Amino acid sequence: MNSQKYSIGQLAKASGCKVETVHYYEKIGLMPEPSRTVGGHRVYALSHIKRLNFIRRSRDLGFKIEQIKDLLKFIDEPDHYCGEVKAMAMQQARVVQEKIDDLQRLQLALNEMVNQCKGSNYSIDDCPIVDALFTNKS
Amino acid sequence: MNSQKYSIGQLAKASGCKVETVHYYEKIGLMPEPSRTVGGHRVYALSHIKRLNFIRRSRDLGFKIEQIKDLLKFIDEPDHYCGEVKAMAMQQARVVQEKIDDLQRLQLALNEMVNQCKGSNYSIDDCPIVDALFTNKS
DNA sequence: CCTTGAACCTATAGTTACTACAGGTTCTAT
DNA sequence: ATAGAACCTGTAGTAACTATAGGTTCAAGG
Repeated sequence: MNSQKYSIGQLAKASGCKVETVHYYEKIGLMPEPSRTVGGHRVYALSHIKRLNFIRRSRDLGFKIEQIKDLLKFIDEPDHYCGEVKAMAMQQARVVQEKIDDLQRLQLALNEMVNQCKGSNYSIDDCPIVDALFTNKS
Repeated sequence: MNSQKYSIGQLAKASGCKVETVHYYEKIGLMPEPSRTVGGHRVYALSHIKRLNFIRRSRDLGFKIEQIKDLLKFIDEPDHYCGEVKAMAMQQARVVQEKIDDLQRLQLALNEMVNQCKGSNYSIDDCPIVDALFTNKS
């Protein structure tokens, strides 16, 4: 059986985050309080590495901490079903699509401004970008 | 001439932000300290409305407060040129494009996960979404 | 003129998801 | 035994606001 032990530094490295972040996840209850050495250093097992990877991957996908708590609840508690997880993933996909749409609108506006502008050494008083920023949205 | 005066509430309403936000902008030096009534209430002129609109529009376009400070410096100080503003706008367009690219990658990953998942009442132990989240990136 | 209630004032704490210290202790390798 | 890396706790800082508390001023109606 695998009963390999890991220090917090090894755990952090394995999951690509900082030691302080692990402390933080423990404080907010995402990571459990692990056992300790006699001197007080945290000691982790492989399951902790998996759990931290789950958290980091979820964060990378844009899930918020509170959502990850929910996801972990599904996993930690018995009697939960795949459908609940799928629903959260779909909701997240919708949120991400909205962000993309927003940013694309924004990109359009920026590019329009930039294309209007001759740039170089014109006085700022004639800058169409400054103009656009000063003008009210209709 | 236009010497209309505005309260902070009118200013905020005209620019679509909250009174507290105006306080905040004043505290961090984005908005100037305006004159006051005898009783201590802030009194604004039209130029303040324009400036606050500039700030809000820039924020909407994703500029950070520090960048807006730079933009306002260009405008407030003499001897600045349109090219400086254009360069910042172009830089901002690049940053936005990167964010869009990131989110689209993320969207792809989420949709793949969701499509793999049959959902409904399957046990969470067989959920391909949970699986994907537990698996290390290659 | 007086009152009432909306709008204003200042100052401080809370939000999100960490990151960065400071000042001390433990572990590991030589 | 000792040096130095890694660890410990606790607190403060980040960005850009938002929210609250507890008090004052303003404008309108009677």
